[in-house]
Amino acid sequence: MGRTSDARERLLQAAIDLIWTHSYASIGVDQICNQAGVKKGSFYHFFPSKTDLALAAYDEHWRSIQPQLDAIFSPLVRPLDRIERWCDALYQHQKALHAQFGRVCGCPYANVGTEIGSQDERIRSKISELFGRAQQYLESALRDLAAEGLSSAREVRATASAIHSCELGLLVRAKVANDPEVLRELGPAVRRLLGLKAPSRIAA
Amino acid sequence: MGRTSDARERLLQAAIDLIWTHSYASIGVDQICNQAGVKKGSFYHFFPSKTDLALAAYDEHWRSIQPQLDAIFSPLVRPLDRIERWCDALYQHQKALHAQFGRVCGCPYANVGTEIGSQDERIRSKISELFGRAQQYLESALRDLAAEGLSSAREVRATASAIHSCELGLLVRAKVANDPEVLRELGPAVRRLLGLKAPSRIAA
DNA sequence: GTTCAGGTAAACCGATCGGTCAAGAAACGG
DNA sequence: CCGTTTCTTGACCGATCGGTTTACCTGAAC
Repeated sequence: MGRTSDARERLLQAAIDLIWTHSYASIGVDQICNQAGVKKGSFYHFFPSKTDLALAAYDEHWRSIQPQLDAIFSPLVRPLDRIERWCDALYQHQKALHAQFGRVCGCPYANVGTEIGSQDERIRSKISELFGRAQQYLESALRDLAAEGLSSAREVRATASAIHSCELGLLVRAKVANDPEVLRELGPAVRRLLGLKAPSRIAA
Repeated sequence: MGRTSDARERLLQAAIDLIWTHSYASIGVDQICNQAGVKKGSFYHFFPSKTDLALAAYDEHWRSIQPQLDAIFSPLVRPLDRIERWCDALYQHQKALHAQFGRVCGCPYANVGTEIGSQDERIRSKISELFGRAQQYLESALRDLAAEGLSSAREVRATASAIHSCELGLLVRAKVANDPEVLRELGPAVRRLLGLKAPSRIAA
């Protein structure tokens, strides 16, 4: 019954875009409404608060990238290649964002997590949840890698943790340097963490 | 001539404390003034803008921690021990902050860098500069490590970069998880990055 | 074709934002 | 002691913040 609308989806998309390219606190509800072509009254019809919009937006963002992660980490791909492709996709993605917006955007989860994680428990918890999901892809690949004898099975979690940390740190550094090329360090760093001292020396 | 005051120093300290434990945008000039016991008019007597306060505050913060870094990275200490002590100091420091404020605060530079690095070029540049300084400590230790034959001299910069990235990423994860124990992963991760597969297995 | 939930529009709210201003108080150099 | 400079004070500014309210419109279901 009643009419239908895609205003909710437009608000979610506008929120992701604006918060990612700027920051949570610097983007007002009015700006999100403008970008989405929605009036404030409608905003608060769909979301009880800005926080609730953000929570929904991050769920939506994860939903939108999950298929890409599933493809990259497909069990049909050799585990080491999964990780290499993931490193490359991260770099390409941030490079594209840099070309589009003139600045490195970094990790949308980490950005908002560090910004308001100490002030909004619900958002902190949501980001923590998404971090956990991301790490599962790495753990799965590492277990398959261990099955190939290329990695120690005992330290799968620790290794995935280290790789994830390295990724997040590089995204921070790339953003602060405003240079996506920083992210090319991820591949070599991951290989070191895996104990693979001999990467493709030709391309070095 | 004229009267003297330590209001400037109090403002810098209040700014560091409040922004570190909350965020840049969520802390207003009024709050900083209150915490420092300074009236707004005085604030703008000392600083032309909130941005300028932040820039001065980060210089002041670096100035305050530099002696500790100099001590940790003393050339009199064996290079590997410098890095181990640095890892431990990081953990202890964040643990103390967590005990004091009930939350992991993370890296003050990275926090503000990711928050407003895309919006304020001067602050982004300042954080980038401080990151560079921090990395110099690591590079110096790695060069001394190479002189001991424990590390490859060719990849000093890349290794220091990777270690720094890992540190920043762990600080993000610790903040998002609100758990300082995450930072205990730094030591093992650094050892892997250095190619030292055999840490103290007893304490594992 | 009417009904009515679902959605929109625009005015409005108190609070707070970063920043300004002008007048006065304090303390240093002379 | 005076004059100058430095610092303090508190009122004030327009803009924007997240959020509310109310009346009105629209369209799918019966």
